[in-house]
Amino acid sequence: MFKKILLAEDFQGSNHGIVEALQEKLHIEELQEELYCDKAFTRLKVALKKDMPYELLITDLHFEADHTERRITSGVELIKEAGKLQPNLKVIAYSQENNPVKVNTLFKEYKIDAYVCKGRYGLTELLNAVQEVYHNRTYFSPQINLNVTHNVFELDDFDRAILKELANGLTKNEVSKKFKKENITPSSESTIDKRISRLYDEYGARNTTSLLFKLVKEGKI
Amino acid sequence: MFKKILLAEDFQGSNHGIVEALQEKLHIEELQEELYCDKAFTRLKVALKKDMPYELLITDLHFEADHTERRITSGVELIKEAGKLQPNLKVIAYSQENNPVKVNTLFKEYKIDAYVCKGRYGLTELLNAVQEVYHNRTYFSPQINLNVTHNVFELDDFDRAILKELANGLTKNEVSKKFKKENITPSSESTIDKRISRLYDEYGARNTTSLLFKLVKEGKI
DNA sequence: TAATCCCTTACAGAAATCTGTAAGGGATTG
DNA sequence: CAATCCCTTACAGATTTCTGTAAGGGATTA
Repeated sequence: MFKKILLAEDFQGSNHGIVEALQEKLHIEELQEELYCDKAFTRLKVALKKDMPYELLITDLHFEADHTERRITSGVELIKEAGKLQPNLKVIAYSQENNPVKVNTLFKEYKIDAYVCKGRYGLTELLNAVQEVYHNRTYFSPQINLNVTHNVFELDDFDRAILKELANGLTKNEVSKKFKKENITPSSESTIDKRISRLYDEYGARNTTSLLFKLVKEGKI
Repeated sequence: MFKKILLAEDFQGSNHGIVEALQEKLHIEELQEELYCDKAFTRLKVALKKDMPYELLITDLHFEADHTERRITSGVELIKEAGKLQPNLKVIAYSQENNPVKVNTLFKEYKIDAYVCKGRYGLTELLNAVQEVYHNRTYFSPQINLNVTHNVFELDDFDRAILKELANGLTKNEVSKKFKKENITPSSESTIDKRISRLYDEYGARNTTSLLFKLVKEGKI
């Protein structure tokens, strides 16, 4: 397994357990984390100069601006610069982006080795991706795969019915009761939960709020 | 206080405690609840015929269609019919509707006595409204009042910053941490909570999901 | 018929949300 | 100066969300 990995991850709250998971499940010995592209790039350079280069770079694509100045402002730029600096460096992009066109560009133009969508199973997928890349294979999230073929997940009537009520502020429990009263089946809270969870995967949402927001923005509801 | 009240309330999960609150706090002796406009109207008719008329009708405006057939399909129609049947009947409308134009119409055209916005303090306001109406005064929710004058609540930059992160699926705790990292003040989770809760009031939302949905639909974010 | 898959449902535990109370500090006002 | 108001923050408890496990039933397939 890789011995030396660099993680460049904009603070998103999502890096909750990335470091822990990589260390505990894959037993990575050296694993550094950087919140800024510039710092990450510096680390790569220093390590290379010391003849102890990183083997793998895992990076987010979007890094939000804050009060600190910066030269490299996005994961894509970081990947590009890193590739010039150290062509043998493996790269995994880890982001919410699920536009297949953009993801394809990353593979073809910047030669990344894996692409993992953040989302419900993002962490698990990331672990898989690391292993695949270690064995010189590429990996990308099944969401993207599906997106390439369908490009769109369709909402069915049941999905829409649930989403409508949630948008109006009902709790899932209330939605369940309402469905029972209106003879809409299925109606159990559990099934409603499952449906919504599936939509999280399909649309890369983290919770009901972000799901609704994405769907409205995409004009799906 | 009123002795005989009829409550017509589409199932919305929101009628949790209406009946209990009215009975316990205002000690209403006779308080019936109906889920359908037609049934509510029949009740009014029967009571009048028996010379034991209702004194007050509290009704929702929106009644969703389900498997049962119906003649009267909305609270507005119910109010209209009830007014023809029994002109001295007091009426309180209780709904999510917060369009001041529509609410004004209800007062002017259908002579309702009070209008209460569903929302965080909806129940408390309803109790106030009942008392005001009992003393032959009118009442309407402060939200509407403000809406009439401003017609719009404005989001400030801080509101927008929070909403943006919530829309992306961050938890409030994560938003707080992010603000701290980016030197945005205030940044405590508690203050963020308070801000969002205030927006619930202002926009008549029940939770984050419905708030975001309303705001997107209104083009505010 | 048996194995398999998928849908529905129940349930449970951890995390997050929502709401109220309260304390401290700065600004405003009498 | 003191009283007041408002903003920020901490905290706590009840409710809701989110996620995983598992059981049962119907449909499909070997």
